[in-house]
Amino acid sequence: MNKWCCPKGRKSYHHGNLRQTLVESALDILKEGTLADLSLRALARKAGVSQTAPYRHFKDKEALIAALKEEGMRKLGEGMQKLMEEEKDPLQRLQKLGMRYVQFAEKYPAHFKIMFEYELGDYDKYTELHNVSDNGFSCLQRTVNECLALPGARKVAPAVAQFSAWSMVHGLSVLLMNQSLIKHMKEDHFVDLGDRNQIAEMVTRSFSESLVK
Amino acid sequence: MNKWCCPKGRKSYHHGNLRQTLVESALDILKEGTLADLSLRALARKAGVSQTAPYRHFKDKEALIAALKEEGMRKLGEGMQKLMEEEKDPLQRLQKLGMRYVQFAEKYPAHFKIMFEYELGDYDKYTELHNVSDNGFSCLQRTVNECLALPGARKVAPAVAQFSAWSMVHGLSVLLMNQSLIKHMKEDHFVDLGDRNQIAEMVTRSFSESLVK
DNA sequence: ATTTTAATATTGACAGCGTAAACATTAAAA
DNA sequence: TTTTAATGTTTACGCTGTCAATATTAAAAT
Repeated sequence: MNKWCCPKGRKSYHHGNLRQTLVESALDILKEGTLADLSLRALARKAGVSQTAPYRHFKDKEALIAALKEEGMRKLGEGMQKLMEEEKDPLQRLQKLGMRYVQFAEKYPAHFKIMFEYELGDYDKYTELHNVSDNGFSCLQRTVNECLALPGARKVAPAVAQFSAWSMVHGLSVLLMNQSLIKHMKEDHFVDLGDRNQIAEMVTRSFSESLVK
Repeated sequence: MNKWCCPKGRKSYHHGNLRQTLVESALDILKEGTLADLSLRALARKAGVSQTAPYRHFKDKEALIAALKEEGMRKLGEGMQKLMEEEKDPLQRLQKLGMRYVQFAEKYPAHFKIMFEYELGDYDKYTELHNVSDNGFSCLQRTVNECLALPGARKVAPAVAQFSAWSMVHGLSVLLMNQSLIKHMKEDHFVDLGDRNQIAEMVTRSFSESLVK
């Protein structure tokens, strides 16, 4: 009585939750590959679905990428927010927030790159992405403010210190991700340039400490 | 006596200096477009040459991109090296070096992105690129060292301060380039978040000053 | 000056990509 | 039960990077 049902090897004509599957597959690819390895067609193939099926869930490739950004920002933001409760000392927390940021970049470099290096045509269109992103950033900002309120804090405009903190931690992430850039550093008796975690620890601590006397 | 000479509208069968032309056209495109707008075929068309002609000068697209990186690193490095002679005060110079870096990113964002965000498959293959890049970075490093030798300087391992400086200035460049990221900053009475130059000035100065008491 | 060779160009082809248009199937709403 | 909206499919177009085979010519060797 069935016509011959379902495109090959699927139980129903409809996939069920293609959108989520696509996002997850994409993240999967990004774990071992780069943005260049990410194609809608490849995702469709992986999901066992026709090459235009993704277009029912994403207007275009950019929309898929926006979803990946959102996913990453959410995860990064959650990690940082958890630190807001776990660590009450502002200076310590500032350092730990930085480490979270750096470690995210180290663990998911391709995902991180998409989050920060892929520019959307119209950022404002993706309001949920904007909200989610705000989460992590505001942790950083609030913590910087707390540091500046500490006795003996350096006198800097909050926005300047916030910008500095964010710049520092972002730049650090990029530099550490980039094997080749590290090669431009000269060797040093106190620092093992091969140990990225040590570098991150020292730089973030140094920044934290620079905010107070 | 001519066979019918030359592919349409060229004086000789050979182009003359196709390699340079391609690089310049590429930089041209990057002035108003992005890496996504850059295709070998488009460059070939622009140069009035067949679509495979570029392959006589670049092994593949990546090789062309490496040339673009090199061009940018050379320019950035030269600008920074000039500052080494112009400004003798280390703290002042450190700040100005940072400003150069940031301004380069602001003026040639797409080029900057290629320089730092496009990862070559095999960086070591491009030794000239490596040398040229070293120029600018070592200016930053030497200047940081001079600052640390100043009376009243903070006690930090040189490599840590160098890494911090570079991270700071690179992260700052990225953040300022990214219109959308700035939106996540809260407004501030002392800083005009719309004035990227002012932000850069304040952040770089703040960093410079943080190295000495 | 003539021949040989290496550099530089061309045409044609292939597979992969993003995505638009037209149509099919089915789950959910009326 | 019928209608409709959501979710699929097929086919097609133009773009891309790049390969193989071939042509032209400037420069080197004779």
